[in-house]
Amino acid sequence: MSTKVDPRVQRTKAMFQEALLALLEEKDYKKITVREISERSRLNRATFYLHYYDKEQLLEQLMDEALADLRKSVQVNDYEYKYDSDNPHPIFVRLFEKMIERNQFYQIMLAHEKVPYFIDSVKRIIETFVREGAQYMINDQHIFKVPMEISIAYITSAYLGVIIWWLKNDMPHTPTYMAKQLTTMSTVGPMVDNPYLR
Amino acid sequence: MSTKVDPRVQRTKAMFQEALLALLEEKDYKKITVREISERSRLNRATFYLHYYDKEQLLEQLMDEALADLRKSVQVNDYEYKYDSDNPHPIFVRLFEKMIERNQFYQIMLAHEKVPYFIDSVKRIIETFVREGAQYMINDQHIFKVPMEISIAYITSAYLGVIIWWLKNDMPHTPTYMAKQLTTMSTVGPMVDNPYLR
DNA sequence: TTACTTTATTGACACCGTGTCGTTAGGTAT
DNA sequence: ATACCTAACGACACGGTGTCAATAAAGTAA
Repeated sequence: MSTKVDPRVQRTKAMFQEALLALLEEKDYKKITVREISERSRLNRATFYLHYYDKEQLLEQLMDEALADLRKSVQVNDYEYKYDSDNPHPIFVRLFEKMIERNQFYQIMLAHEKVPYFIDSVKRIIETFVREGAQYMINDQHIFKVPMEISIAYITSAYLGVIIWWLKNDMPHTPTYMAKQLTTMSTVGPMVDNPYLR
Repeated sequence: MSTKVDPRVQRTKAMFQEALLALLEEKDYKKITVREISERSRLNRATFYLHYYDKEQLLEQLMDEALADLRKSVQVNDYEYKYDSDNPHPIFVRLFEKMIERNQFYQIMLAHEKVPYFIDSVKRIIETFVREGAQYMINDQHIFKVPMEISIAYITSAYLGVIIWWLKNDMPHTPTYMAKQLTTMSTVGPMVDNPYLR
């Protein structure tokens, strides 16, 4: 791929992206107009249409970039499959760290849910990870009491829900701490003394 | 309250609501115009503005009505607080039944996520129920290993996630069966032989 | 039935956001 | 410095919005 991109184009695109993010902090996506994005970026409205079909495409490129970055962080390394259940899972730690790194973006997208479609994409990434874990369990001869597809839906949504809770509450704990809680919840459950087990 | 509503008004409002629901099955909410809603309902566009400020208000009334109905189904009766963990929780059963009863509506709102805002409202209803359960646990001297707020976020999202999974997969199981799975998942976990517990 | 009230219809209007052009101005690479 | 891109600008037609005044139709009360 000859990815020689004109520096002016890079600059222009970055300015449109920053303008959109700034506007998303102030108002709902659907109420943002191309005119506003152009004004905020101090570029001409016609210039916008030179680079994008519409504001959907601008948003899409912004999200795709972030999702690709997130997927890389969540990639399972071979040595991570067999992890110590007493320690937080490294993938969880990296996930929480990534959300701190690109905090403005994730606050807008996940905490304030300005673009609902994005949450589904993150959910799919988490589901992939959960599914890999479930496969590992099966190989290890653990049998599911509840159908696997239901278990996967349950755990995936639970993880995502806690992540969103953490963002909405301004990240009150460290990535390591949060990763530990998720690991605990999904293995031994939330209670010290589980009345439903013996 | 003198709730004598002119039958013409009732009829007109119902026609606008049905038109909106029909259109939501075909396309995204944001792409639906007031003009289309009026055409579909075979009413005049000016008539629409006689009853609603904009299409947001029409949608809001439709959702508020459904949410009030759902809240009633999920109300906890006194005798339901102490339930047998071997049986499905009656509230779950009623919840799933309600989603079958108003299936077109919940397919649109939760499975196809045509109106993301609605999911949050349902989530809040489930959270209330989860919170009541957690309170009951505390009174019963069970101590949380994970901070209660995190546990609540975890369980609430897990429940909602399974409900949405069930809707998306065209309700492959009965309300009683699904309620049983949720009860099992949140008490003893998804596995027959949990390797993380002794 | 009659008279009165409320609601629905119709066509028209100004306003705003969109998407597209042709032209002019200004960076970029060689 | 030259030729080549790209950005800026103003203008245009189009479509959805929200409102209005005049008229028709349907419900209500006596």
